[in-house]
Amino acid sequence: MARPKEFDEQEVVAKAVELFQRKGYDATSVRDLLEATGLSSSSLYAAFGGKEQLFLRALKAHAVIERQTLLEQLTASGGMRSNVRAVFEGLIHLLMEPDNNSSLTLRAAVELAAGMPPVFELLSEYIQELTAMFATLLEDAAARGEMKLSFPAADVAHYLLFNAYNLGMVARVGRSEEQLRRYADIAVSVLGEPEQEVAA
Amino acid sequence: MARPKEFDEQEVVAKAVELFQRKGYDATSVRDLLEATGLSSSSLYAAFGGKEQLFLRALKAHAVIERQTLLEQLTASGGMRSNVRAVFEGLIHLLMEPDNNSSLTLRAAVELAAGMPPVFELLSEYIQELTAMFATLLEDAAARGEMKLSFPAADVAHYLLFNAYNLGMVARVGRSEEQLRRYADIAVSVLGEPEQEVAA
DNA sequence: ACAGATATGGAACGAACGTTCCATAACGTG
DNA sequence: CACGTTATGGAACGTTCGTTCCATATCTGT
Repeated sequence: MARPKEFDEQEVVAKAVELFQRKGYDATSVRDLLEATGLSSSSLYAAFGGKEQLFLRALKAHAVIERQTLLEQLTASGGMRSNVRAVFEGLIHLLMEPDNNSSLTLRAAVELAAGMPPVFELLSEYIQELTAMFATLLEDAAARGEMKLSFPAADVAHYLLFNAYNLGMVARVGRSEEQLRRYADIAVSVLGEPEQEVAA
Repeated sequence: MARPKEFDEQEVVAKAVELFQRKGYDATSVRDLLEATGLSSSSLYAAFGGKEQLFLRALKAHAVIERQTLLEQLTASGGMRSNVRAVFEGLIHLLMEPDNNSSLTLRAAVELAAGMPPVFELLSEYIQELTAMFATLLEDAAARGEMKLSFPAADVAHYLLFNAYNLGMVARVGRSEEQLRRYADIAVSVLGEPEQEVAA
């Protein structure tokens, strides 16, 4: 071993996530990244290889956090239906903050998936993984009698997942919280209306 | 008057739409535009003012076509429910073509709406307009008894519109036509199941 | 304390960016 | 046919891009 790094790779990646998320890939320059992280170009290139590779690292790191957040929200106590609602509510809350940041996943998919094969690969697998996880939870809930699915669980999971991402696009062309909530209401309604306890 | 232009502004704008749609704003260079249109830089700058202003022209032109296409599809004979399906089917067809181009509206919203105020302005008004038009048609259909809406027509219109755009994002991370169709099926189901003629 | 190895800072690189400029060409008008 | 006006082609501008390079600093292992 020799001289140790003076920075924490994970912290650098986290900063990169933030920048790429806010400004996009093209609009974020290497110099922006250097300034935000305090690194010198040589350190960045030695540690990560270049802008594109750092972006891929950032995208992966973002995916890890996003997946974990989603899993936690969907496995909270309180029933699947309200957990799904919580996911959308959490998203709306995030989107209403100043410097409204929609998911880096959305940005990467729209901006880069077509032109950067590694991004396409990464996102494809990631989405498939999230969908599978989500679908399992929906199936379990249906088996428990919490809801009756009108479509295959995998399709519903895929649908709800993309509608969650889509909330980010909705937020970009109109910044009303009520509008986002009404959008989410309709999306969630694919799970069917909650069965009411009918008094006999 | 003096020397006439050697190009058709509308054709240039159409070419610009195609480029911006395929590669995005940042990734499309002025030189790309010059090469694609055959113009010289002086002509482009004299006629349009610059890259950003040409983009705005392109976005407006795209909006005109998109709006017209949507209106035609939604006012076709055959009932509102099948017209909505036709919109999604048409979109799926477009998205499955090689050099899959999702709507420039989607790209502009995700890439630029946050950082280019005129784009935000344009898209906000445009979406509002499309939503209002769509909502009116839904209300008419509901009044005709073609469907029963579980949510306000304006919200359903807004929801379906964004789900149509979202199909473009779905297509970017997975290129299966069946998956797009299943997504569309669920989205359209917000209109309720068609009432069946029940044999007495 | 010295040798080997790795990290750092920052200048520098060539390429590409959006834009400007100007001499020249091609028109409409008197 | 000449004049005013507008369009064209393309060189050139200053800036920024992502990346490379190298001298120097800082560590570990002996």
